[in-house]
Amino acid sequence: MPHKKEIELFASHIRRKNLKHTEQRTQILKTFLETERHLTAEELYVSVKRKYPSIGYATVCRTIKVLCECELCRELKVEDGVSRYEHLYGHEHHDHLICTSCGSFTEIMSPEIEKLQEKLAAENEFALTRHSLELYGICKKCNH
Amino acid sequence: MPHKKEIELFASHIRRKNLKHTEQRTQILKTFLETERHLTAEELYVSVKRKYPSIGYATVCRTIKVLCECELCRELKVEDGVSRYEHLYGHEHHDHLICTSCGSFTEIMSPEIEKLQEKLAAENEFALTRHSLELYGICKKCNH
DNA sequence: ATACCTGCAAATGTTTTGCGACTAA
DNA sequence: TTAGTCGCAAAACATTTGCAGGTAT
Repeated sequence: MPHKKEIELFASHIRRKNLKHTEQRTQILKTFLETERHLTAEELYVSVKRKYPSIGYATVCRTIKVLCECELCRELKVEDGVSRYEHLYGHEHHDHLICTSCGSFTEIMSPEIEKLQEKLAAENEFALTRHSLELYGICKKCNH
Repeated sequence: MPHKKEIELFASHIRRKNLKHTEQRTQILKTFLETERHLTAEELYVSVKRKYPSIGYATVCRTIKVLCECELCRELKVEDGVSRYEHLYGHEHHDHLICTSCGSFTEIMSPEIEKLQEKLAAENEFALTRHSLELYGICKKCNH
C-alpha cells in the first residue's frame, strides 16, 4: 500500500481535531498523494473531479488547508499569484527553480545559502521563522 | 530639486513611448518618489488622493505599470498576495527581511548568496533571469 | 442526536479592463 | 485633430464564506 504513512498521519490528524473521515477527503488526499507535485488548487480539483465528479472546488480548498495543517502539504506562493501545493511529509526543505517558459518547478537545496540566510538574519537581530527563495529563468529543456 | 534624475527618466520614457505628460502621472510619480518604499497600490492611491482628490485607483495602477517599465519602480510579490512597490532607480539589487508582526521590510544583500544562486542555476543548466528571496520572521523592534 | 461536512452561490480582495468623456500635443 | 488618458463601474481571478441540506460518529 503506497503512502501508508501519509494516510495514517491524515487519519490521526482527523481524529485529533474531531474532524470527520469523509469520502471527499479520502479522494482528495489520494489524488494529491498520487499526483506530481506543485499543483494548483484548480489542478487538484480537476484531477479529483475525474474520479469523483460531484466534488466541489470549495471542498478541495478546505481539504488542502487540512493537509497543510497536518504537514502533508506545503503551500508555495509564486509570482503568478496562484498558490501551488507540494508534498511535505518525508521531504527535506528545499527551494525552487521555476521555468518561466514551461512553468516547471525544480527542487534545489544549498546548505551554504541556508547558513548565509541565518547569518544575515542574525546580523539584523531578526528572528527568522521561514524563507522563500525562488530562482526564475529558463530550464534546460526549454533552452533545448 | 530632488529626484531630478528620476523625473527626467520618466519624462524621457513618456516621450519615447508616445505617452502623455499628465497632471495625474506627475502627482503619482512625485508621491511615489517622496514616500517610504514598499507601498501597496492602495497606499499610494490614498497618498496621492490627499493632494489630488479626483485621482482614480485605476490610474494609480496604470501609472505604477509605467513606472515599472521605465525601471523607476520594482514590484515585489510577497506572501500576503498584495503587490508592493519600491524605488528601483539608483538602488542596488537586494532582498528583504519581512517582519510578520509589524509588516516592515528591511533590505538585505549578500554577494555570497547571489553567487551560490548562480552556481545552483548553472549546475541545473538553468538560465537564471531573476530571483526572489524573502526572509520572514520577527524584526528587532518587535522582539523588543 | 448532533457536530461536522458538502456543494452551491455569493462574497471577498486585489488588480485589470471597457467605455464614453476628456485632454495633451 | 486625434491618439492617448481619465475616472468610473464592471469584470476578472483566485480563494473564502454563508447557508441549507446531508453525513459520520
